[in-house]
Amino acid sequence: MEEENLPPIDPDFEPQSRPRSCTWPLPRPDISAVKAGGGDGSESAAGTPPTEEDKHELQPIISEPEKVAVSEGGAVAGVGGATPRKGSSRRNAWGNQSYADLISQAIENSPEKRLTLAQIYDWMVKTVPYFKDKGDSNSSAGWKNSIRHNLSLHNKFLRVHNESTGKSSWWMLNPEGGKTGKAPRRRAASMDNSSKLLKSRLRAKQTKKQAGAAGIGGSGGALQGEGASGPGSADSPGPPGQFGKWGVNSNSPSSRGSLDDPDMWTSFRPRTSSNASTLSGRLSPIATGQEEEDDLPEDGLLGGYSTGNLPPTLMEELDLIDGLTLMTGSQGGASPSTAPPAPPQPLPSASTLLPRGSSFPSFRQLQQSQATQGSTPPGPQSSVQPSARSSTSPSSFGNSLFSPLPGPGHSGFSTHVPSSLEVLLTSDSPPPSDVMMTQMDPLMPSQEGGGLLGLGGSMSSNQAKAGQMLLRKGIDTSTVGQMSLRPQPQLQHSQMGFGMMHPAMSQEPPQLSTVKTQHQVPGAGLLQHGTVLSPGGNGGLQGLGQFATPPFFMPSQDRLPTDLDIDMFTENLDCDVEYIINNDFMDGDLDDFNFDPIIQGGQGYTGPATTQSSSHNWVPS
DNA sequence: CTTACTAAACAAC
DNA sequence: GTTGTTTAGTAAG
Repeated sequence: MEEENLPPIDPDFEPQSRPRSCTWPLPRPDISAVKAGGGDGSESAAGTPPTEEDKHELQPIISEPEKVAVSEGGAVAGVGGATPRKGSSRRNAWGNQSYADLISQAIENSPEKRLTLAQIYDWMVKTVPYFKDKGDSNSSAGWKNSIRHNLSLHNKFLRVHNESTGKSSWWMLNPEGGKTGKAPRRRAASMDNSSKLLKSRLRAKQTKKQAGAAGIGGSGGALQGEGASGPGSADSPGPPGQFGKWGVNSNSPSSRGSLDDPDMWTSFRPRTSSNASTLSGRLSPIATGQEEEDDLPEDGLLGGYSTGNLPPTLMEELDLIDGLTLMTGSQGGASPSTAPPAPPQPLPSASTLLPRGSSFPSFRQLQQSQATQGSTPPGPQSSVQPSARSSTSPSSFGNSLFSPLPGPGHSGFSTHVPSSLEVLLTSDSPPPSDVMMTQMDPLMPSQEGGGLLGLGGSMSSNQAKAGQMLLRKGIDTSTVGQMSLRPQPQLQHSQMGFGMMHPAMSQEPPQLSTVKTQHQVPGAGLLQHGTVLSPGGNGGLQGLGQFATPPFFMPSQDRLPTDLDIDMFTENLDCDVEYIINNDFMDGDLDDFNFDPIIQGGQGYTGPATTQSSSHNWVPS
């Protein structure tokens, strides 16, 4: 039974007879030999399970929608897709697939689309002939090490904290993660030599001081009780998630950064700390915008806000999330029904837009962030996530579409897409499909603004600012009302915007909260996660998004951790605001502000808002 | 140069 | 001992 999946593995799959444990690398040359040789079917030995081969490689379980999203990722699994292999010969003893491919398949095939390390091992053993024997004992060491290594190394794999028991984390596919052929590799060593050394040394030293942190209370995790039917699965905890975690206190020294909670992050990747400098560190919302961290000295830019506060924590936060399980696969994707808007496009978004480097690294961070957040919300069900991934894909969209800003997508836009889905799904609530979709959409749009901003955050900030301004100033309420259905929300929204703006910040939280709330949006229903990806949706979405957005925030807003951050930012905002006021408003450009679109949306869903038009105007100059 | 596999050191649990 | 992360060496394309 378990085998459920068919292993998409190559037909060749048979284990090659290799001498011992052989995990060692086959000499690639073999390939040719092998192949050339004629296939050598040499391997005779193995019992090859021929059957599977027939099946497609991957189309297995999932229906389609998902695939889209994942597909690429999936493709990964798919094998061919990911890496261009010649196809013919087998690169490894087990076939052409790389470890990463195998892992991807394993995950994809799992019902939940997530597996624990042990489950992955299991899958390998069960599914891949080559590993059959190696399941236990020493022989396993090598390949298992490789599996672990791959999981950690590739961006395409996300690690989600598994609360249930002491289990190990869930590993999921990053929807966009591996994406296009490119590599999903996390940047590893780019550091300078010197730094490396230091690092290593530091590492050794790093003691972890964390407080015990231990308790993670939440349970949020797995939504699906099912758990993986698979092998080990029993883990899924029954209880839906309730998280209750954000404890919030802070002990840590960090300055106000809201994020600091040591506890929160603690458990997660302490080690990274040293790394902080490298990738993770960057997470900080702040800087991110540029992602580039490498070069940039953070200080300069950030100086203001600083970094000081936001330590690497974000990343850690992510981990916390755990709750995110995602079901994306089946469900999310599933409802293609309406999908119209969302064209199936592969959107290269990220890849295209971004320079590779940035994307991934950031991605990871994002992931984590997202994870973390999941747990946060004490709220009713809001599973809010404050996350940081905001800049994600949507942003990219924005760019592409509007391309107002010069700013590149630096922010890490990676792809939170999945996450959002996940989130939605995750939220224990029975997810009304509609809702989900809706959410997604909205996000996009909203983000678009925000995300884009990578640069200065100008856009979104502006909007937000504008909103605030208006409110503060008492500008016509009516106006305001229009802008967003509810003024207050608007405010928040605006604030959020700020927060979000930062690169790191993500909108997710809002989304989540949103979920249930409102969504009457007509069109919205249509959108799906796909939307996120697809640009096509945008237009419509935006409109929706905008108006939708505000409301979303309402519910959740209260206490997102993010909020704290917001405060921080706020100050900055103020400045800007005024600036803006002086400039823009004074000029009379008010119109320019996006409000227009918003208004439309707000008022009626009447039309598809054409948001686009307005959007750029106010762009910062 | 990039991608991938392996080995291994470390850290945290 | 397991799980995760990271570094390093090596090999192939």
